[in-house]
Amino acid sequence: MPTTVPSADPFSAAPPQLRAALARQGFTSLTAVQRAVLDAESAGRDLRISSQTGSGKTVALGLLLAPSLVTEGAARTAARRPAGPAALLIAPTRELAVQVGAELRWLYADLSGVAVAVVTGGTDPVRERSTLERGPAFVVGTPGRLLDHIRRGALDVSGVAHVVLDEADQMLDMGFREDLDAIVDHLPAERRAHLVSATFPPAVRALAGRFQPNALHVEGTRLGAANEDIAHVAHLVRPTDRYATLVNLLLRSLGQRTLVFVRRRVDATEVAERLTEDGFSAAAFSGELSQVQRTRTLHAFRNGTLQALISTDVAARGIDIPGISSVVHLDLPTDGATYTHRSGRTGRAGQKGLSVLLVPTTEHRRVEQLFARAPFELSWQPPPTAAEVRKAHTKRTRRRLHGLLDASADPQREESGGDVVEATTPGSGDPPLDKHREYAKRLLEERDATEVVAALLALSEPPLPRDPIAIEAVRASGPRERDRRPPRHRGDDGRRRSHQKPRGAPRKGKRFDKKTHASRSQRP
DNA sequence: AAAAAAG
Repeated sequence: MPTTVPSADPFSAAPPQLRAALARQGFTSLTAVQRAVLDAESAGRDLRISSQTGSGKTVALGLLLAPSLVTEGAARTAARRPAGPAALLIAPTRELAVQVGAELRWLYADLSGVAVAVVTGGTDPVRERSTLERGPAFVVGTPGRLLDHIRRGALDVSGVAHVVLDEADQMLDMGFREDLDAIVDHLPAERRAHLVSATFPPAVRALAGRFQPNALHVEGTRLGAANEDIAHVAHLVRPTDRYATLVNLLLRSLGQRTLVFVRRRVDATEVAERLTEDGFSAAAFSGELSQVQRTRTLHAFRNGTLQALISTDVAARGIDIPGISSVVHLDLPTDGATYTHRSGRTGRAGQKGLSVLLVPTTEHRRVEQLFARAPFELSWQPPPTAAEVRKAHTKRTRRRLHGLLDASADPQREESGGDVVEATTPGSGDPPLDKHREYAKRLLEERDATEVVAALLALSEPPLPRDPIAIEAVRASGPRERDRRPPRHRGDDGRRRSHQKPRGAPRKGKRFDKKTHASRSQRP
């Protein structure tokens, strides 16, 4: 959230035509990365923008490009050149492209003649084609479809003045390499190229040189700075208890949105199906789904119809869904960067968030290595027990009761809560307690007050979708029984002298690297 | 090593 700065015009650094849009969107000041991008030094340079997720990088970019979009657009209209876009933004997933496009649209709402088009796979190419024919100044898209339009002549990128790679570290990764090169081959040589990413590990920086021989590095929030709103918790569980732990976690946070990450598409589908059978409101999200399904599912998660979304890493980056109270890593992330991106889906816009790692005992050591240099504290805790889950449920019911009582005492007061999934709060209409008041008086005359309240509490506690599951706690550093090797020799005190060989050497480039993330000792 | 991205 932008912090308020007492100033005549908090947006004085922004292009004048965009200030009204910023105010309409509820901005009260520019974020660090936005101010940094608008700094005079940035003029005319290729930028390498690194900043924490959710820090307003897209808007920063929009602010940067707006003036030249207006100028280029006008120049090309005057010259009667074919109306290809002046700016191109390439994103690694379809949903991200859509989201970025939407953000640029509200930002450019007052810029007449500057339209934003989004082109992605999974949608009707003919409709996109006709959108492109209208000559949008800014085109946002995913690599495959962009290239498709370019090759078919539907998209003329010869007039592109700015090309932007969003989530640049991933875009420069192997999988996107070919398409990206092919697109860039069509761009004019004199274009400016901007890379946007949370992190720029050495491997990415090496590749980045091909796009930006002489880039200016712009840092919004300090590289690797931790989001203080996110708590990081690890539960050590037996591999067979992972699903049970997930069930307990979901029961504990019933009524709140949880994003669950798994490794493979098939896992997403299977876990979602199993959760649904267990009475949860859950769905899978992965590249296995049709685009229609993907959009529909994400919408259902956004509007609160779904409590849990079980996703592959397709949703790990950039996706902004308000109100995700926790992220669960059912499968461990492959590396530090993936962990950071996944976790960044919670704790957004100043809200508190929880990131929970389910660590199979077999992976204990690897996880400790992975997080040894993380810029935050990973808190190892026993998984939630069945008793804790039930207690949380009772507490939740009592909180709703207090909400009702407070609302009844003071109707002006906003209902507290934050429960987004279940219809836990009565709809606005008649004051909810009115029709019960007469009977309540009679009941209290006839019965013992404590008994009446206790009975009502019992009645008001909704049934859980399913019973919480007993999970056996695992000792934090104990090797599994079958991993234990016979002691080689014992000392006089009978204790083992030799320890087993560390399993698995640290993997190169997989950890929270000093180059990509600040280490803990560098924390302010 | 998997996922994503073009049908």
